[in-house]
Amino acid sequence: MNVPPKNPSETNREYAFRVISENIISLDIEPGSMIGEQEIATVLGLSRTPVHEALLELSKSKIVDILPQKGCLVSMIDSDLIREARFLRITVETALVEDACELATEADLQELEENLQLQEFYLNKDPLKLMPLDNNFHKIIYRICNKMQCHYMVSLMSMHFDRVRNLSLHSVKDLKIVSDHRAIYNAIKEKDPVAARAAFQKHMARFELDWNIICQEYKQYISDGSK
Amino acid sequence: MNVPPKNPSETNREYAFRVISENIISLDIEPGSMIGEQEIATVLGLSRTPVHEALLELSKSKIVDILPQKGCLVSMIDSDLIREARFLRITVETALVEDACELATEADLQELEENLQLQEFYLNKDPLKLMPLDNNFHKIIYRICNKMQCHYMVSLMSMHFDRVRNLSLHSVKDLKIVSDHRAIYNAIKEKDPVAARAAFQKHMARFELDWNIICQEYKQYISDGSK
DNA sequence: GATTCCTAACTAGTATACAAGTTCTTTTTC
DNA sequence: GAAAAAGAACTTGTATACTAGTTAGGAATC
Repeated sequence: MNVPPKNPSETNREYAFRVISENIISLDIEPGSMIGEQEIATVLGLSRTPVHEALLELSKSKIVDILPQKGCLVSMIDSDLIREARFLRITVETALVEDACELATEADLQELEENLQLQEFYLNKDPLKLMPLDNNFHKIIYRICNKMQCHYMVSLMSMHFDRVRNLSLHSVKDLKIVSDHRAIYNAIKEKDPVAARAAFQKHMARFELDWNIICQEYKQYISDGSK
Repeated sequence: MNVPPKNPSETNREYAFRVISENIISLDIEPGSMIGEQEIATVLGLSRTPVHEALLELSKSKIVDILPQKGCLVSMIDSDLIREARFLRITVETALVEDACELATEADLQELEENLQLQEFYLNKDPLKLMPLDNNFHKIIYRICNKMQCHYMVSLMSMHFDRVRNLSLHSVKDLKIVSDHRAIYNAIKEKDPVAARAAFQKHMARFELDWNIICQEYKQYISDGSK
């Protein structure tokens, strides 16, 4: 388990939530493994209370499953939950990119452009930096549409999805993702909701291609009835 | 504050969450009022711990705002959050009713039909029973589409929306809501996604009509910049 | 009288202690 | 030796105690 330092501005509970989340998404904590509150509390140098509260929040998105008096099970990769997370993101964000065509100000477009510049910069240099930039690109679109609470809800569920994104191979795919973002940006800039919708759906469809490969490769992490 | 008995199958935390939620949605706890953990714990006959955890979960949907070392503020009715909740419901459930046309089995249709019978039965007898039936009608559609996790996320945000639904007057409106549900059901039964989509959007549009009236009537509960 | 400062009474965040349930090992029993 | 019973060693749920920060009121000061 990877333990970054505590940010002084965050509470112990927020710190515990952040560290556990990151380790689950990065697969440093293996799907299907059991984690104990005491064990994590000791590693983080905290008492059980903030760790308990962090796990409680994580259990709401079913990324962990608290088994009373037994322990806390980190969920296996579950195709049904990934399907739900993907459905939610596609449905919500498709509507958002359309709205963004109307709502985006010059400053908003500049923020997106700046994010895209960084994506293109890191594309060949340090692809690991792409995922946070990708996440932020989508987050900016929520902010443009004043839907930050929706963003929080969608993010929570997206953890299932993010964990698999980490398994996908980089290289060619990264190139396409960045150019997808560029296409979405152009459509918003041109205030063309039809093009924005099309570009976004093309973007999200890329994931489907990888799913079968990932299923083969990492089947020890994938729960039962996933095809 | 209205305190129903504790269901033996629920934990103290779940009990606290249920009671606080219900009292906020029913407006028995007034928007804008402060509530203390100790105060609620005493009323419910619990310690602060489960109440604290319940409030923590409620704060995630911004229905309460925890002010550290000060207290817990029950949020004012906030038009921005209602707009988000409505956006999320409309966006997600519009997609769902389309999918339901394909996915609904005979047993599913029967469950919807049964719910509709009850709605029509209580329409003139006991309109207060309509809201749980309404909620359940929508929940069944999530279940048909295997999107229960989405349902949980949408429900959490819908609390903002539900609190206002409680303010809307009954009578004529109830009649229309029940017939809307019937129309959605018929479209799903006929496997007609276009009709389902149209019926659902007409259904959700009814709310807009009430908003201005409610704003006038209950402005003491409504936060700042709501028009 | 108005202002400043200090103290006492609040609050939520967190640590610790205990209760209750699960699991696995050991001991007893046949 | 096999099976059943007992108990020790875990787990999370919850109560309690303490910490630290906020607020309000009264005393001291000008």
